[in-house]
Amino acid sequence: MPDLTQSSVHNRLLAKLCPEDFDLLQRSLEPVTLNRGDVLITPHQPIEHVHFLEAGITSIIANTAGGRRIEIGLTGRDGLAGTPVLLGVDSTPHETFMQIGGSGLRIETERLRQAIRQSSSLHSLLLRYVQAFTIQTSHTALSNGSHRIEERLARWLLMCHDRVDGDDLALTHEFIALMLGVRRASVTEALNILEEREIIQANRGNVVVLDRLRLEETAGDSYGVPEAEYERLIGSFR
Amino acid sequence: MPDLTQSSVHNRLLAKLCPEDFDLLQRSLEPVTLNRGDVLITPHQPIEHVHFLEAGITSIIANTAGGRRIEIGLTGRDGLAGTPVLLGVDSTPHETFMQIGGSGLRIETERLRQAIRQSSSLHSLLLRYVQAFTIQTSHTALSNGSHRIEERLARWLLMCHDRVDGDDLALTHEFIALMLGVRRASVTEALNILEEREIIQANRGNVVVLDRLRLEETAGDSYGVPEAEYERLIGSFR
DNA sequence: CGGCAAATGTGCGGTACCGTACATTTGTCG
DNA sequence: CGACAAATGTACGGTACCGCACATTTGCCG
Repeated sequence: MPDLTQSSVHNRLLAKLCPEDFDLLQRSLEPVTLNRGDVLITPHQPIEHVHFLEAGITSIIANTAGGRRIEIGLTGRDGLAGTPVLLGVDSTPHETFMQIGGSGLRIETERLRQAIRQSSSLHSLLLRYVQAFTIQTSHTALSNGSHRIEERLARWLLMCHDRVDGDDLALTHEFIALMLGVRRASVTEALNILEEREIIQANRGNVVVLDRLRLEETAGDSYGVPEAEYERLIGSFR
Repeated sequence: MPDLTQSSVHNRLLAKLCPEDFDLLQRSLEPVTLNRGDVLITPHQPIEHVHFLEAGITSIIANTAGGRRIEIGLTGRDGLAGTPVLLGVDSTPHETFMQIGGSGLRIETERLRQAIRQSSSLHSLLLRYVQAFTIQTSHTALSNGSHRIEERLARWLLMCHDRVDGDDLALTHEFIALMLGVRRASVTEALNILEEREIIQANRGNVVVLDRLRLEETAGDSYGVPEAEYERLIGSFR
């Protein structure tokens, strides 16, 4: 494997580690390409690897026996896929898959376990990320319960935009609808409104953020709390 | 302080500790009475104590700048108030308060920090609880986004019922409405339907669970996943 | 026991969103 | 280039829930 240097890493967590902690992981990190749709964690199956994302976005999905599905959080290079491992748990009822393709550095679950046993500063940073992610999930719960679709859509686009280079988001209405747990037609309508206001530009399978500031205005108070908490606990997204 | 023995403790987490870990905490645990409305964690303020609940229920509430409030999880003797401490974080944007009065054993944050540094088996159990609680929050997000009020109400009553002795829940419609993030009138209506079916009996400021099985039927697939996960990770509620 | 606030019942118009269905556009691939 | 599927636009009636307002009941306290 070619040398992996900390300064060339895009993942915010890996970049934030002290050099000793990075060295502890470095040999075990394996670069992987992650295509849209790739399943990183299957419900109720042992988590084989933890993925530190370098590019792209994962969705974490909760589902019911009745087949209801909804996104409860997302992660890009701000974090990792496999938080249960950090809490000493081997599997979860949730699914994690690539929402927007990219790449990552993966580590075998058992090796990460060894590393966090050896370094409390490593464990500590990763647990702080778990806390930040928990706040994100909580605000998804809040938003699902008390915001209109337009606000929720704006929040969701902002969260994706935060985690991507540039302003293009390769997303279909159908997919967004699944994430938000609403009708596809409702998404179409809400996107059209945003497009009329020239806040976004929607092409087939693609959404371009034109005016981020006004997108934030549209999101209102549905956006911001988890992001501020991430900055406080981990540092800047970028 | 009179001796506190592990066998006399009702809290599920404390009861589950190995005797050595319990001894580690025992001297630092201080019994407290917790009245309805007592605030255990104030948003953005340092968490002074972690509370292991012996009786009663706490609500964890997310709120927005715009004043929106909604419950994102609840805890009784199945858990503790102060999960951020276990993740190495000193404060949170969420509020935690007593929803139903009771009692608990509290420990100073710093002392708990010392203890989890000393005992990895202690830390491990408490982190597994964090994971179980995370699943609860996730399913609150799911439920808020995809279930009707009647189902959400049923789920919520079941979650309270799980954490209380007997079948009485001291709750007003107004309060339930706040927790679910809906109109008070909607709660009144939904409760009346449940009462007509003789699933519950509602008196002023009080709800009695008459037929738990049919309450579970009413909740449908909104209830169950987090509870199963708690059992897998920690053990039985009771 | 009478008065008062808290809790509950109820009604009305409005709207956000649903389920469903179907037409139209757009990129892709033989 | 023509066919085909995927993606998007749009329309319809239906319903769950909202915001608001007001009446009624209930326990409590002076």
